Amino acid sequence: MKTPQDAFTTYLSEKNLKMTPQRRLILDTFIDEKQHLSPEELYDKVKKVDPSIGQATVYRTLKLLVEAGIVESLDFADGVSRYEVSWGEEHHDHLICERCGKNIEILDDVIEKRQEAIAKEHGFTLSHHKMYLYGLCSKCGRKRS
Amino acid sequence: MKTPQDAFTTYLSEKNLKMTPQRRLILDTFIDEKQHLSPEELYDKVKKVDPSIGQATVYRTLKLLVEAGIVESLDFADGVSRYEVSWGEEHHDHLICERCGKNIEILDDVIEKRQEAIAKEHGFTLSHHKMYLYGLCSKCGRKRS
DNA sequence: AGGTGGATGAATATGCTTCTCAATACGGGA
DNA sequence: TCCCGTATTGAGAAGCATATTCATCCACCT
Repeated sequence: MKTPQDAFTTYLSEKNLKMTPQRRLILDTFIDEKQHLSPEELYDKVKKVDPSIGQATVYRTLKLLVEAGIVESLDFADGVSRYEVSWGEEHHDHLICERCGKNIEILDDVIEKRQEAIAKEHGFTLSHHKMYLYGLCSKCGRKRS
Repeated sequence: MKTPQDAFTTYLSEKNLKMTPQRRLILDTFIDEKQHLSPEELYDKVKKVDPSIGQATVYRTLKLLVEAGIVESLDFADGVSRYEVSWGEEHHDHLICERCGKNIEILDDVIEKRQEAIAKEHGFTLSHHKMYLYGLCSKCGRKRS
């Protein structure tokens, strides 16, 4: 399996774009974090290594990483945009606590298969999907609202 | 079944808020459209009836309608925020063509049941969920990219 | 090594959404 | 029905995240 870094380099050269120290640093930093990061969080971490880097470069690189299929954007419905490294990771969806923000990654074969079947019924070729389950976790559920 | 308008009035009075001509007009306009609307589209339509209405009022009312459970926000991943009237409507998810924007409403019992089961396994009480399937519709799939 | 088109950082712009504030109007109570 | 307190409104300004501009820089092919 190609590493995300290799995949990114390949993607860039296919598009006649260039691998640069900044792009490399941004991807490496993201991978090290293994977390859901907002563009600003990522920018902060990257800046600790190379303070000269610009916000714009982080946004531009994030966009490229999404296009390259290495990173994907998330929507936790809390108004903050987030990304996670998806390359080489098994696909998963999210179960989110609306009170405390707790976030559980889930994967369910039954659902995945039904999604494919539904798409097929409508003549669609599925490229990806997003599923978010929102509710209260056991701890928060116990407390009164 | 209460109409959305009644439900809104009830919600407002519970919260010690007031029903106003603007709020009524915004909701009525939204219901007439029976479509996925962005705040701006809704604003444009409302303005045709009452040109004196302000954008802020549309945003404020939309927020109230979501809180009241009459309208829900959608995320078609195209950078535009949209809403749809959900009161009195059966819940559904969306199958979206990434090329032409075609949007099919879907509903699948198998998936809905699995979602509940998964939440339960993790001790969660589900309040709602979002599921979006992205891909190419039959027409767009035939054409080359 | 040299040339060229892409990449960068800083500042600025953009676009959507929210806030501020003074003026207005709803709606419960007399 | 009129009053009054409080929520609401419209307009403009502010915020915030993201995108763009532009002059300079540099990665990569030959």
